[in-house]
Amino acid sequence: MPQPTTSPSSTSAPTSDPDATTVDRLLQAAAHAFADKGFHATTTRDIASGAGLSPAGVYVHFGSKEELLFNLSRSGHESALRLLRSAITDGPTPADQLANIMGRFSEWHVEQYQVARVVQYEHHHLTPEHHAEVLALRKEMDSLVRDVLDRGVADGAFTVDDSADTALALLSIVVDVARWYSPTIRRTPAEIGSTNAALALRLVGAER
Amino acid sequence: MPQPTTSPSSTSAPTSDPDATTVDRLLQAAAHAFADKGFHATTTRDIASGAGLSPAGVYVHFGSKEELLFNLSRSGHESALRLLRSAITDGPTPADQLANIMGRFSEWHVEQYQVARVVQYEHHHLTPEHHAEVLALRKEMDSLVRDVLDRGVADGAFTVDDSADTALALLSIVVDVARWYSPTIRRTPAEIGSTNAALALRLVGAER
DNA sequence: AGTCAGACTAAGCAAGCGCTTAGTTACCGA
DNA sequence: TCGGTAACTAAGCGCTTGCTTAGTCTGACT
Repeated sequence: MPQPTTSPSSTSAPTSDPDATTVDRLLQAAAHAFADKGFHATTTRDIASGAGLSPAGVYVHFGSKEELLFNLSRSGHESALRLLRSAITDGPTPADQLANIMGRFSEWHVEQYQVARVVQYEHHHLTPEHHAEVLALRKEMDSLVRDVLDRGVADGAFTVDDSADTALALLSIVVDVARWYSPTIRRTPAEIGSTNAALALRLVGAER
Repeated sequence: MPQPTTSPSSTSAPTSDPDATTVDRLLQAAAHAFADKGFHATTTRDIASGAGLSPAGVYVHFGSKEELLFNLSRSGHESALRLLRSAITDGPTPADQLANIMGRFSEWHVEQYQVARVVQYEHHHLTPEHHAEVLALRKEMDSLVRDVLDRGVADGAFTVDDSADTALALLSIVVDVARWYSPTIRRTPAEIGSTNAALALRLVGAER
Protein backbone atom coordinates (compact mmCIF):
# COMPACT_ATOMS: atom_id res chain seq x y z
CA MET A 1 0.00 0.00 0.00
CA PRO A 2 1.60 3.25 -1.14
CA GLN A 3 1.77 6.06 1.35
CA PRO A 4 0.80 9.32 -0.38
CA THR A 5 2.43 12.21 1.43
CA THR A 6 4.93 10.77 3.91
CA SER A 7 8.54 11.81 4.25
CA PRO A 8 11.54 9.89 2.81
CA SER A 9 10.78 6.22 3.48
CA SER A 10 13.20 4.84 6.07
CA THR A 11 13.59 1.16 6.91
CA SER A 12 13.16 1.58 10.70
CA ALA A 13 10.48 3.42 12.62
CA PRO A 14 11.60 6.80 13.99
CA THR A 15 10.72 7.38 17.65
CA SER A 16 10.76 11.18 17.53
CA ASP A 17 8.56 13.95 16.09
CA PRO A 18 9.07 13.87 12.29
CA ASP A 19 8.32 17.59 11.95
CA ALA A 20 11.17 18.72 14.20
CA THR A 21 14.58 19.72 12.87
CA THR A 22 17.14 16.98 12.44
CA VAL A 23 19.15 18.19 15.45
CA ASP A 24 16.02 18.14 17.62
CA ARG A 25 15.02 14.70 16.37
CA LEU A 26 18.49 13.41 17.23
CA LEU A 27 18.28 14.92 20.72
CA GLN A 28 14.80 13.47 21.24
CA ALA A 29 15.88 10.03 20.04
CA ALA A 30 18.99 10.15 22.25
CA ALA A 31 16.98 11.24 25.31
CA HIS A 32 14.50 8.44 24.68
CA ALA A 33 17.21 5.81 24.35
CA PHE A 34 19.47 7.05 27.17
CA ALA A 35 16.50 7.20 29.55
CA ASP A 36 15.31 3.77 28.52
CA LYS A 37 18.54 1.78 28.44
CA GLY A 38 21.29 4.04 29.73
CA PHE A 39 24.13 5.74 27.90
CA HIS A 40 26.38 2.72 27.35
CA ALA A 41 23.63 0.34 26.32
CA THR A 42 22.51 2.81 23.68
CA THR A 43 24.22 2.55 20.30
CA THR A 44 24.70 5.38 17.85
CA ARG A 45 22.70 3.23 15.46
CA ASP A 46 19.77 3.29 17.91
CA ILE A 47 19.89 7.07 17.97
CA ALA A 48 20.27 7.40 14.20
CA SER A 49 17.34 5.14 13.39
CA GLY A 50 15.26 6.80 16.12
CA ALA A 51 15.80 10.08 14.31
CA GLY A 52 15.16 8.52 10.89
CA LEU A 53 18.78 8.75 9.73
CA SER A 54 21.50 6.35 8.64
CA PRO A 55 24.21 5.60 11.23
CA ALA A 56 26.55 8.17 9.70
CA GLY A 57 23.90 10.88 9.80
CA VAL A 58 24.46 11.44 13.51
CA TYR A 59 27.98 12.72 12.88
CA VAL A 60 26.86 15.50 10.56
CA HIS A 61 25.38 17.24 13.61
CA PHE A 62 27.27 15.87 16.64
CA GLY A 63 30.92 14.94 16.94
CA SER A 64 30.37 11.98 19.24
CA LYS A 65 27.81 10.09 21.29
CA GLU A 66 29.14 11.82 24.40
CA GLU A 67 28.50 15.21 22.78
CA LEU A 68 24.84 14.27 22.45
CA LEU A 69 24.77 13.29 26.13
CA PHE A 70 26.45 16.53 27.15
CA ASN A 71 24.06 18.59 25.07
CA LEU A 72 21.06 16.90 26.71
CA SER A 73 22.58 17.01 30.17
CA ARG A 74 23.59 20.65 30.07
CA SER A 75 20.33 21.95 28.62
CA GLY A 76 18.39 19.72 31.02
CA HIS A 77 20.27 21.08 34.02
CA GLU A 78 19.80 24.63 32.77
CA SER A 79 16.06 24.23 32.35
CA ALA A 80 15.82 22.66 35.81
CA LEU A 81 17.73 25.59 37.27
CA ARG A 82 15.46 28.10 35.53
CA LEU A 83 12.45 26.25 36.93
CA LEU A 84 13.84 26.38 40.46
CA ARG A 85 14.65 30.07 40.21
CA SER A 86 11.19 31.01 38.99
CA ALA A 87 9.61 28.79 41.66
CA ILE A 88 11.40 30.94 44.22
CA THR A 89 10.67 34.25 42.50
CA ASP A 90 6.97 33.40 42.26
CA GLY A 91 6.57 32.62 45.98
CA PRO A 92 6.10 35.47 48.46
CA THR A 93 7.10 33.42 51.53
CA PRO A 94 9.61 30.59 52.05
CA ALA A 95 6.67 28.20 52.53
CA ASP A 96 5.23 29.22 49.15
CA GLN A 97 8.64 28.98 47.58
CA LEU A 98 9.21 25.49 48.94
CA ALA A 99 5.74 24.37 47.84
CA ASN A 100 6.44 25.78 44.37
CA ILE A 101 9.80 24.04 44.17
CA MET A 102 8.46 20.66 45.23
CA GLY A 103 5.30 20.89 43.13
CA ARG A 104 6.76 22.24 39.91
CA PHE A 105 10.01 20.32 40.04
CA SER A 106 8.13 17.07 40.68
CA GLU A 107 5.87 17.82 37.72
CA TRP A 108 8.93 18.50 35.60
CA HIS A 109 10.39 15.13 36.57
CA VAL A 110 7.17 13.47 35.45
CA GLU A 111 6.51 15.40 32.26
CA GLN A 112 10.15 15.45 31.17
CA TYR A 113 10.96 12.14 32.74
CA GLN A 114 13.27 11.04 29.93
CA VAL A 115 15.35 14.21 30.15
CA ALA A 116 15.11 14.03 33.95
CA ARG A 117 16.55 10.52 33.98
CA VAL A 118 19.41 11.63 31.78
CA VAL A 119 20.00 14.62 34.08
CA GLN A 120 19.89 12.62 37.31
CA TYR A 121 21.43 9.31 36.37
CA GLU A 122 23.62 9.60 33.28
CA HIS A 123 25.92 12.52 34.06
CA HIS A 124 28.62 10.16 35.34
CA HIS A 125 29.31 9.10 31.76
CA LEU A 126 30.36 12.57 30.65
CA THR A 127 34.02 13.41 30.06
CA PRO A 128 35.70 14.88 33.17
CA GLU A 129 35.49 18.43 31.75
CA HIS A 130 31.81 18.16 30.84
CA HIS A 131 31.05 16.43 34.12
CA ALA A 132 32.62 19.28 36.08
CA GLU A 133 30.45 21.73 34.16
CA VAL A 134 27.17 20.06 35.08
CA LEU A 135 28.30 19.41 38.65
CA ALA A 136 28.55 23.18 39.12
CA LEU A 137 24.92 23.50 37.99
CA ARG A 138 23.90 20.71 40.37
CA LYS A 139 25.54 22.43 43.33
CA GLU A 140 23.70 25.60 42.46
CA MET A 141 20.41 23.67 42.55
CA ASP A 142 21.22 22.27 45.99
CA SER A 143 22.06 25.65 47.43
CA LEU A 144 18.93 27.30 46.04
CA VAL A 145 16.84 24.81 48.02
CA ARG A 146 18.98 25.12 51.14
CA ASP A 147 18.68 28.91 51.01
CA VAL A 148 14.89 28.68 50.99
CA LEU A 149 15.05 26.47 54.08
CA ASP A 150 17.44 28.85 55.82
CA ARG A 151 15.17 31.82 55.14
CA GLY A 152 12.18 29.85 56.43
CA VAL A 153 14.06 28.97 59.60
CA ALA A 154 15.24 32.58 60.04
CA ASP A 155 11.71 33.99 59.94
CA GLY A 156 10.33 31.20 62.12
CA ALA A 157 8.16 29.56 59.47
CA PHE A 158 10.20 26.33 59.35
CA THR A 159 11.62 24.11 62.07
CA VAL A 160 14.60 22.22 60.71
CA ASP A 161 17.55 20.52 62.41
CA ASP A 162 20.09 20.74 59.59
CA SER A 163 19.17 22.59 56.41
CA ALA A 164 21.70 20.74 54.23
CA ASP A 165 20.45 17.31 55.32
CA THR A 166 16.83 18.38 54.96
CA ALA A 167 17.39 19.92 51.53
CA LEU A 168 18.98 16.67 50.42
CA ALA A 169 16.00 14.63 51.64
CA LEU A 170 13.57 16.99 49.91
CA LEU A 171 15.47 16.76 46.66
CA SER A 172 15.61 12.99 47.09
CA ILE A 173 11.83 12.85 47.04
CA VAL A 174 11.76 14.85 43.81
CA VAL A 175 14.73 13.27 42.04
CA ASP A 176 13.53 9.78 42.82
CA VAL A 177 10.41 10.49 40.75
CA ALA A 178 12.60 10.02 37.68
CA ARG A 179 13.51 6.54 38.94
CA TRP A 180 10.04 5.17 39.74
CA TYR A 181 7.85 7.07 37.29
CA SER A 182 6.44 5.25 34.30
CA PRO A 183 3.96 6.63 31.75
CA THR A 184 1.66 3.71 32.57
CA ILE A 185 1.10 5.03 36.11
CA ARG A 186 -2.36 6.41 36.94
CA ARG A 187 -1.32 9.40 39.08
CA THR A 188 -1.23 12.68 37.16
CA PRO A 189 1.77 15.02 37.19
CA ALA A 190 -0.28 17.59 39.14
CA GLU A 191 -1.26 15.03 41.77
CA ILE A 192 2.34 13.92 42.25
CA GLY A 193 3.43 17.54 42.49
CA SER A 194 0.86 18.54 45.10
CA THR A 195 1.47 15.38 47.14
CA ASN A 196 5.19 16.11 47.27
CA ALA A 197 4.60 19.77 48.08
CA ALA A 198 2.38 18.81 51.02
CA LEU A 199 4.90 16.23 52.27
CA ALA A 200 7.66 18.83 52.09
CA LEU A 201 5.80 21.40 54.16
CA ARG A 202 5.26 18.75 56.80
CA LEU A 203 8.93 17.79 56.70
CA VAL A 204 9.97 21.36 57.56
CA GLY A 205 7.29 21.80 60.22
CA ALA A 206 5.27 24.32 58.21
CA GLU A 207 1.83 22.77 58.44
CA ARG A 208 -0.94 25.12 57.33
CA MET B 1 61.70 -5.33 42.54
CA PRO B 2 60.71 -8.95 43.24
CA GLN B 3 57.78 -9.52 45.55
CA PRO B 4 58.64 -12.38 47.96
CA THR B 5 55.47 -14.03 49.17
CA THR B 6 52.61 -12.77 47.05
CA SER B 7 50.04 -14.96 45.34
CA PRO B 8 50.19 -15.97 41.62
CA SER B 9 51.50 -12.80 39.98
CA SER B 10 48.74 -11.24 37.89
CA THR B 11 49.31 -8.34 35.51
CA SER B 12 46.48 -6.17 36.91
CA ALA B 13 45.63 -5.23 40.49
CA PRO B 14 42.65 -7.11 41.95
CA THR B 15 40.03 -4.89 43.60
CA SER B 16 38.57 -7.51 45.91
CA ASP B 17 39.64 -9.34 49.09
CA PRO B 18 42.31 -11.86 48.03
CA ASP B 19 41.43 -14.24 50.89
CA ALA B 20 37.84 -14.76 49.76
CA THR B 21 36.74 -17.65 47.58
CA THR B 22 36.93 -17.15 43.83
CA VAL B 23 33.15 -16.92 43.53
CA ASP B 24 33.04 -14.24 46.24
CA ARG B 25 35.90 -12.32 44.66
CA LEU B 26 34.05 -12.36 41.35
CA LEU B 27 30.87 -11.11 43.00
CA GLN B 28 32.78 -8.38 44.84
CA ALA B 29 34.58 -7.28 41.69
CA ALA B 30 31.31 -7.28 39.74
CA ALA B 31 29.50 -5.27 42.43
CA HIS B 32 32.34 -2.78 42.51
CA ALA B 33 32.36 -2.35 38.73
CA PHE B 34 28.57 -2.37 38.22
CA ALA B 35 28.14 0.25 40.98
CA ASP B 36 30.92 2.39 39.58
CA LYS B 37 30.22 2.32 35.85
CA GLY B 38 26.94 0.49 35.36
CA PHE B 39 26.25 -2.95 33.94
CA HIS B 40 26.80 -2.20 30.27
CA ALA B 41 29.93 -0.11 30.72
CA THR B 42 31.49 -2.95 32.71
CA THR B 43 33.34 -5.58 30.69
CA THR B 44 33.81 -9.19 31.68
CA ARG B 45 37.54 -8.43 31.51
CA ASP B 46 37.07 -5.74 34.18
CA ILE B 47 35.40 -8.28 36.44
CA ALA B 48 37.97 -11.00 35.75
CA SER B 49 40.97 -8.77 36.46
CA GLY B 50 39.22 -7.32 39.52
CA ALA B 51 38.99 -10.86 40.87
CA GLY B 52 42.56 -11.68 39.82
CA LEU B 53 41.55 -14.04 37.02
CA SER B 54 42.05 -14.25 33.27
CA PRO B 55 39.02 -13.26 31.14
CA ALA B 56 38.00 -16.89 30.70
CA GLY B 57 38.12 -17.54 34.45
CA VAL B 58 34.77 -15.85 34.96
CA TYR B 59 32.99 -18.54 32.95
CA VAL B 60 34.18 -21.37 35.17
CA HIS B 61 31.85 -20.00 37.86
CA PHE B 62 29.16 -17.99 36.06
CA GLY B 63 27.52 -18.69 32.73
CA SER B 64 27.25 -15.06 31.67
CA LYS B 65 27.73 -11.48 32.79
CA GLU B 66 23.98 -11.24 33.34
CA GLU B 67 24.14 -14.25 35.68
CA LEU B 68 26.59 -12.30 37.85
CA LEU B 69 24.19 -9.35 37.89
CA PHE B 70 21.25 -11.58 38.77
CA ASN B 71 23.18 -13.25 41.56
CA LEU B 72 24.09 -9.86 43.07
CA SER B 73 20.63 -8.41 42.52
CA ARG B 74 18.71 -11.32 44.00
CA SER B 75 20.90 -11.75 47.06
CA GLY B 76 20.94 -7.97 47.56
CA HIS B 77 17.15 -7.78 47.44
CA GLU B 78 16.87 -10.74 49.81
CA SER B 79 19.20 -9.18 52.36
CA ALA B 80 17.31 -5.87 52.10
CA LEU B 81 14.05 -7.70 52.70
CA ARG B 82 15.47 -9.53 55.73
CA LEU B 83 16.64 -6.19 57.11
CA LEU B 84 13.18 -4.66 56.68
CA ARG B 85 11.45 -7.60 58.31
CA SER B 86 13.71 -7.56 61.36
CA ALA B 87 13.35 -3.76 61.62
CA ILE B 88 9.63 -4.35 61.99
CA THR B 89 9.94 -7.32 64.33
CA ASP B 90 12.29 -5.38 66.61
CA GLY B 91 9.96 -2.39 67.02
CA PRO B 92 7.10 -2.56 69.54
CA THR B 93 5.11 0.31 67.99
CA PRO B 94 4.63 1.48 64.40
CA ALA B 95 6.70 4.58 65.24
CA ASP B 96 9.58 2.41 66.44
CA GLN B 97 9.20 0.16 63.43
CA LEU B 98 9.32 3.11 61.04
CA ALA B 99 12.33 4.61 62.81
CA ASN B 100 14.08 1.21 62.60
CA ILE B 101 13.28 0.87 58.92
CA MET B 102 14.52 4.33 58.00
CA GLY B 103 17.59 4.18 60.24
CA ARG B 104 18.80 0.68 59.45
CA PHE B 105 17.89 0.70 55.78
CA SER B 106 19.66 4.03 55.30
CA GLU B 107 22.73 2.64 57.03
CA TRP B 108 22.58 -0.40 54.78
CA HIS B 109 22.50 1.85 51.71
CA VAL B 110 25.63 3.58 52.98
CA GLU B 111 27.62 0.58 54.17
CA GLN B 112 26.62 -1.63 51.25
CA TYR B 113 26.39 1.22 48.79
CA GLN B 114 27.85 -0.74 45.90
CA VAL B 115 25.36 -3.58 46.32
CA ALA B 116 22.63 -0.99 46.99
CA ARG B 117 23.35 0.77 43.70
CA VAL B 118 23.16 -2.52 41.84
CA VAL B 119 19.89 -3.32 43.63
CA GLN B 120 18.29 0.07 42.99
CA TYR B 121 19.62 1.05 39.58
CA GLU B 122 20.79 -1.98 37.60
CA HIS B 123 17.85 -4.38 37.79
CA HIS B 124 16.51 -3.12 34.44
CA HIS B 125 19.34 -4.92 32.68
CA LEU B 126 18.26 -8.35 33.87
CA THR B 127 16.57 -10.80 31.50
CA PRO B 128 12.76 -10.54 31.62
CA GLU B 129 12.50 -13.68 33.75
CA HIS B 130 15.10 -12.56 36.27
CA HIS B 131 13.66 -9.05 36.28
CA ALA B 132 10.22 -10.39 37.17
CA GLU B 133 11.74 -12.33 40.06
CA VAL B 134 13.37 -9.28 41.68
CA LEU B 135 10.33 -7.09 40.97
CA ALA B 136 8.31 -9.42 43.19
CA LEU B 137 10.81 -8.84 46.00
CA ARG B 138 10.64 -5.08 45.43
CA LYS B 139 6.85 -5.06 45.70
CA GLU B 140 7.12 -6.96 48.96
CA MET B 141 9.47 -4.27 50.29
CA ASP B 142 7.00 -1.53 49.34
CA SER B 143 4.09 -3.23 51.03
CA LEU B 144 6.03 -3.89 54.24
CA VAL B 145 6.56 -0.15 54.61
CA ARG B 146 2.99 0.70 53.64
CA ASP B 147 1.66 -1.78 56.22
CA VAL B 148 3.63 -0.08 58.98
CA LEU B 149 2.10 3.26 57.96
CA ASP B 150 -1.39 1.75 57.90
CA ARG B 151 -0.98 0.29 61.37
CA GLY B 152 0.31 3.62 62.65
CA VAL B 153 -2.67 5.41 61.17
CA ALA B 154 -5.06 2.81 62.57
CA ASP B 155 -3.83 3.25 66.15
CA GLY B 156 -3.70 7.02 65.83
CA ALA B 157 0.10 7.37 66.04
CA PHE B 158 0.49 8.60 62.44
CA THR B 159 -1.37 11.20 60.40
CA VAL B 160 -1.02 10.39 56.71
CA ASP B 161 -3.08 11.35 53.66
CA ASP B 162 -2.24 8.41 51.41
CA SER B 163 -0.14 5.57 52.78
CA ALA B 164 1.06 4.42 49.34
CA ASP B 165 2.26 7.90 48.32
CA THR B 166 3.89 8.44 51.70
CA ALA B 167 5.60 5.05 51.69
CA LEU B 168 7.01 5.88 48.27
CA ALA B 169 8.37 9.23 49.49
CA LEU B 170 9.93 7.58 52.55
CA LEU B 171 11.59 4.93 50.44
CA SER B 172 12.75 7.66 48.04
CA ILE B 173 14.70 9.28 50.85
CA VAL B 174 16.38 5.96 51.63
CA VAL B 175 16.94 4.70 48.10
CA ASP B 176 18.36 8.01 46.97
CA VAL B 177 21.19 7.53 49.48
CA ALA B 178 22.66 5.03 47.03
CA ARG B 179 22.69 7.76 44.37
CA TRP B 180 24.33 10.59 46.30
CA TYR B 181 26.51 8.71 48.77
CA SER B 182 30.24 8.65 48.25
CA PRO B 183 32.86 7.15 50.60
CA THR B 184 34.56 10.57 50.69
CA ILE B 185 31.58 12.11 52.50
CA ARG B 186 32.07 13.15 56.15
CA ARG B 187 28.68 12.05 57.55
CA THR B 188 28.77 8.62 59.21
CA PRO B 189 26.30 5.85 58.36
CA ALA B 190 24.77 6.19 61.83
CA GLU B 191 24.28 9.94 61.42
CA ILE B 192 22.61 9.49 58.05
CA GLY B 193 20.38 6.77 59.51
CA SER B 194 19.23 8.79 62.51
CA THR B 195 18.65 11.92 60.39
CA ASN B 196 16.44 9.98 58.01
CA ALA B 197 14.60 8.28 60.87
CA ALA B 198 13.83 11.67 62.44
CA LEU B 199 12.69 13.14 59.11
CA ALA B 200 10.41 10.14 58.57
CA LEU B 201 8.67 10.49 61.93
CA ARG B 202 8.01 14.12 61.10
CA LEU B 203 6.66 13.18 57.68
CA VAL B 204 4.03 10.91 59.24
CA GLY B 205 3.13 13.37 62.01
CA ALA B 206 4.63 11.25 64.80
CA GLU B 207 6.81 13.82 66.51
CA ARG B 208 8.11 12.68 69.88
C1' DA C 1 24.02 27.31 -16.58
C1' DG C 2 27.50 26.74 -13.28
C1' DT C 3 29.26 26.20 -8.76
C1' DC C 4 29.61 25.41 -4.28
C1' DA C 5 28.23 24.35 0.54
C1' DG C 6 25.68 21.51 3.47
C1' DA C 7 22.90 17.28 4.54
C1' DC C 8 22.93 12.88 3.94
C1' DT C 9 24.15 7.66 2.81
C1' DA C 10 26.66 3.14 1.54
C1' DA C 11 30.34 0.86 2.83
C1' DG C 12 33.51 -0.31 5.90
C1' DC C 13 37.57 -0.02 9.37
C1' DA C 14 39.90 -0.82 13.73
C1' DA C 15 38.98 -1.82 18.29
C1' DG C 16 36.63 -3.94 21.81
C1' DC C 17 32.94 -6.96 23.16
C1' DG C 18 30.90 -11.55 25.37
C1' DC C 19 32.00 -15.89 25.27
C1' DT C 20 34.31 -20.53 23.60
C1' DT C 21 37.82 -23.86 22.73
C1' DA C 22 41.72 -26.53 23.64
C1' DG C 23 44.93 -27.37 26.65
C1' DT C 24 47.69 -27.16 31.29
C1' DT C 25 48.05 -27.70 36.09
C1' DA C 26 46.98 -29.16 40.81
C1' DC C 27 44.83 -32.14 43.68
C1' DC C 28 42.23 -36.24 45.39
C1' DG C 29 40.72 -41.03 46.05
C1' DA C 30 41.87 -45.85 44.67
C1' DT D 1 51.13 -44.76 40.27
C1' DC D 2 47.50 -43.72 38.25
C1' DG D 3 42.92 -41.92 36.32
C1' DG D 4 39.59 -38.46 36.98
C1' DT D 5 37.90 -34.01 38.08
C1' DA D 6 37.73 -29.24 38.83
C1' DA D 7 40.03 -24.60 38.33
C1' DC D 8 42.24 -22.09 35.47
C1' DT D 9 44.69 -19.79 31.11
C1' DA D 10 46.26 -18.62 26.17
C1' DA D 11 44.40 -17.83 22.16
C1' DG D 12 41.02 -16.44 19.50
C1' DC D 13 36.16 -16.41 17.09
C1' DG D 14 32.28 -13.97 15.46
C1' DC D 15 29.99 -9.95 16.21
C1' DT D 16 28.98 -5.18 17.46
C1' DT D 17 30.74 -0.90 18.57
C1' DG D 18 31.88 4.27 17.66
C1' DC D 19 33.25 6.58 14.08
C1' DT D 20 35.32 7.63 9.13
C1' DT D 21 35.62 7.88 4.25
C1' DA D 22 34.17 8.69 -0.25
C1' DG D 23 30.69 9.95 -2.68
C1' DT D 24 25.58 11.55 -4.02
C1' DC D 25 22.00 14.70 -3.94
C1' DT D 26 19.57 19.12 -3.25
C1' DG D 27 19.00 23.80 -3.22
C1' DA D 28 20.76 28.61 -2.94
C1' DC D 29 23.53 32.07 -5.01
C1' DT D 30 25.87 34.04 -8.98
